[in-house]
Amino acid sequence: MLAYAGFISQRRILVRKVSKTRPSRETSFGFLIQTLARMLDAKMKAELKKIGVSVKLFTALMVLSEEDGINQRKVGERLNFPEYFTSRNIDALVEAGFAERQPDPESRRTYLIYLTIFGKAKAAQLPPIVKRVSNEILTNLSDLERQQIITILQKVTSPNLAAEE
Amino acid sequence: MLAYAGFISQRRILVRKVSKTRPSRETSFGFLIQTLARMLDAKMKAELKKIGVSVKLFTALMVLSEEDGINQRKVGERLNFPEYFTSRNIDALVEAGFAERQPDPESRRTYLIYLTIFGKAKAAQLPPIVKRVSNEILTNLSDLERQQIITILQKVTSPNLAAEE
DNA sequence: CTGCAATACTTGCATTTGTAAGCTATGTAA
DNA sequence: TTACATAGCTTACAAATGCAAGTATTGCAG
Repeated sequence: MLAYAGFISQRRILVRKVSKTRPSRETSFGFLIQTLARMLDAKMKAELKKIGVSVKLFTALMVLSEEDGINQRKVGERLNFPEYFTSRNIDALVEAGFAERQPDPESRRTYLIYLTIFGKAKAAQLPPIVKRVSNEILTNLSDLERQQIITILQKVTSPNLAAEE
Repeated sequence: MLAYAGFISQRRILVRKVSKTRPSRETSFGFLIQTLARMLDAKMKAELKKIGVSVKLFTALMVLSEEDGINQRKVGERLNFPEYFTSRNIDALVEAGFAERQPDPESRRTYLIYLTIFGKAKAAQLPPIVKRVSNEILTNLSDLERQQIITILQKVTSPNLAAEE
């Protein structure tokens, strides 16, 4: 996942003092995104820990709660995961008792992934957490700004989708 | 760094087909940020490779090009790196011949980090790359939208700084 | 000046990651 | 029907990462 995501949980947290002359990195789009990504990751990690779910499993759990019984490749597609990563992700999901691999009646080389009862119960707990963390992060933004950032991010991450509106 | 950053360079790139029913993750702030972070990381990786710099070294190189001769802890502070990460980062920077550790006249337990001539030359090549990648990513946005996203991201990542304006 | 905490930085070790190569199954073109 | 590419998934191995514990230096209270 994001590199250096552990920066929140380290023994000594390093806090930057506010300076008047802003270094270029603070106005750099890339730096801002990376910083934000790590903030999010750290917060999610902390919240998910409370219900015994790792960030690693979280995204796959979300996908499966929306589309149960799809094959592994599709799970990876939804999340832009490389194949090897999805493979290990599902392994972990199965090992945690959240999901099961069922043989695909259509093809002997694919498995269909189904959430277990336990997995579904966990998945049901996720949306409130996502909402809570988002709100925390976005706390200083107005409603308009929240709309703006979502729209803009959609445009940037999938131009064709955004154009459809 | 960001997890799964390698998704661009894998053998078979998995492209999601556009669907009409948008799953919740596509409107999720967290998912959008993570996706964007990985896009950025992959693009930077590719561009930096051309001049023989890794993403890992890139950020530290940027910091040092703005503030030469600071100690290791400060480099880490600027980038929100954990200490162990900064330590190994500077190691790599030194090993690559980009920087040198000089004894701090004020304290025997700190080193001051200086870019070498070679390091400075590399650092000088970075800003155009940053600009190019940013522009590529933001290509579908209007000038207004670009301003908006930067402002909003600053507000989110450092609320106190943003409030100063 | 002594002891104890904090600072600055490093490192051993277990886990996680990325890459490339692998395996089996399916599709397809001759 | 056989060969050869592709799809779906896995895995060995090397490198990178994160945590906890380490060293050495400095500051500071008594």
